Amino acid sequence: MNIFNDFTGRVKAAVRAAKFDGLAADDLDRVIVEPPRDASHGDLASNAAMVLAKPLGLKPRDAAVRIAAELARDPDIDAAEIAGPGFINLRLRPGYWQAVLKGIVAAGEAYGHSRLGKGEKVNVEYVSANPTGPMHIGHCRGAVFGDALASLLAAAGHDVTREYYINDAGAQVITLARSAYLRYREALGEDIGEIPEGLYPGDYLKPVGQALADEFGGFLVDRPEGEWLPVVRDRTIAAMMAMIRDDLKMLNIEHEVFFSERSLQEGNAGKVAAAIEALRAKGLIYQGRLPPPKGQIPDDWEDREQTLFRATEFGDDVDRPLMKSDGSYTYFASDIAYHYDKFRRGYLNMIDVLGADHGGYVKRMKAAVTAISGGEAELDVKLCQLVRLFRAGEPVRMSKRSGDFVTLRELVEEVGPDPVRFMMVFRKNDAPLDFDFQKVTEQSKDNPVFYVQYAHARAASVFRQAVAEMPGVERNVEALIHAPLEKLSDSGEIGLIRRLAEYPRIIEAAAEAHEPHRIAFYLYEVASEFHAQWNRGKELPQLRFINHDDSDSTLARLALVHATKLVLSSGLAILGVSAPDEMR
RNA sequence: GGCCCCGUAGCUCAGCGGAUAGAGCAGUAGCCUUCUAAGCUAUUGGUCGCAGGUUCGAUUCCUGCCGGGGUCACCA
Repeated sequence: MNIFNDFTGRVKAAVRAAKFDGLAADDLDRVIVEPPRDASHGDLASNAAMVLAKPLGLKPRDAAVRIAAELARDPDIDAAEIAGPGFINLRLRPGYWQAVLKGIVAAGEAYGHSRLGKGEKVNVEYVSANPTGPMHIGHCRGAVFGDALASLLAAAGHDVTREYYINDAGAQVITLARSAYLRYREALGEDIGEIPEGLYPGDYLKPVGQALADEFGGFLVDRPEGEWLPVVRDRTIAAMMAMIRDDLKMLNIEHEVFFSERSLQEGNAGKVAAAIEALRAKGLIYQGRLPPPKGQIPDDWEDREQTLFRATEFGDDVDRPLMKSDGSYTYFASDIAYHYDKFRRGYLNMIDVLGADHGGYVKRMKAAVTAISGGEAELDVKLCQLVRLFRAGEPVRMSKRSGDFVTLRELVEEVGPDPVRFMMVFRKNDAPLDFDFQKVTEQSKDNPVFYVQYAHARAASVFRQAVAEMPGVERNVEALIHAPLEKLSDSGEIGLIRRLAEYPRIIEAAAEAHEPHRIAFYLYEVASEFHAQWNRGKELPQLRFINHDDSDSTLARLALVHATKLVLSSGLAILGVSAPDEMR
């Protein structure tokens, strides 16, 4: 029920009915109907005449006259006015917005959800933190962003899979195993002294060491590394992943698929080799030398022949190596195989959520996806910028010493999941974000999380109030649908309905752009208008939602409050933020 | 040096092909001191980094500069 799409269709029909000469089918593609910039322009605005003027060889206003004449025949349209450079501004019949409100109440929780995605499969890969320690603040934004994006796409009618890529194959994971092995010996009573440079010093490995001691006793102590390492590694990775999942659960984030990098290389699968062979068959693999990077040549640069992927054929800046000098695969090679696997699982739409420090990686990954799918699959990489922590305006200093940064767990335990989730997405993903521990828990207008949640709570409160004060009034959904909505005539009330009417459009636009922050900003606007209307009742008691002398008005306004509450809770659900009925 | 992202009101940021560029904070001026639950209303403030280009029309798209950040074989 996207009225803007609805009227876009009507405008296009009007254009056809006007029987212009020389109109091509795709000329109509750019025709849209939008909310007007200014309420004085009417209810809806279309760019049709301006867009069509060129192909038709007419002046915009001349084309507009003919289109407007056709539109005027629509019974929902009271007037089609031409303004500015050729806008067609539509004024809708009285009662139209009230009918929209009725539609929202009738649609209930499904309101705003769209079939735009046509059930197509989308894979959203996010978090994918290395399994070497607890989640920290750096992971948090991508985690929340990815999760909200996944929900958003689902609301827009996609078949979404939430996926986590476990980087369990490289040198880091060996370092992790050695670190855990030390803790194991420590658990057995050995004095291990300082954790050596290069190993992970964090205390979080102590329980892992203890668990290993419990399981193996002293059995692993005098064995050669080649024997204990695979065992310790697997146990430790499992423990780290369990910890990470617990951390994520605090933010209500749960992935459906955990995909192991190592599974691509090990055993008889050989998926990395297979992916490389698939590229080789397309003539995209060769042995060659790479020029050293300009500007700054690494100290240990060695000019050697290596196995390269022709990424430059797909827009990358240089061809990319797939094998390290020790003969093992590069991370990129594994990642190609991973995305090949996604493609073979039927995902033609893939989204990777990464930190901004991976910006240099996107061209090659997009190139790889294009190459490996023969151009069938599309990858979008969303980069999340840094989060800067503050406390009451003062930057929170984070020591460089490893293991001493703010963990996700500490963050959520202090402020709760809702502020974290809301604030992480209350900014465009590629803009840096300031997060203030104190501000986000304030119960004031200055705190957007509170402001939006409070609007929902206030809506719930109005209903509680109605029960208490006017026990005679039926307030169930059926009664609200049939409420005498013509009682809603105040400009603030109609304005709020118009705002609510935008919700389906916001979802579709945000989903198409892969930008969940638009939902957060929209909810802020809804909350703002709702609060404003509530406040107007202070000055003008006749505008109060609950009016003892007028059960018709009250019921109509309860329908509006109900619809507002629906939109707020729906949008908050997409963001993964709770919609409380009271704030105490 | 190459590549990517960002330069919009004093501050933090929306807007990303359309009509006089928006919001919050701060500032200013009132109101409220009580009720519908953590104030309310109004208002000041902008060559949309600079210069070209595409377009009927550019903050929005393209190119080049300037400024800030990130990144730059064999780490993940």
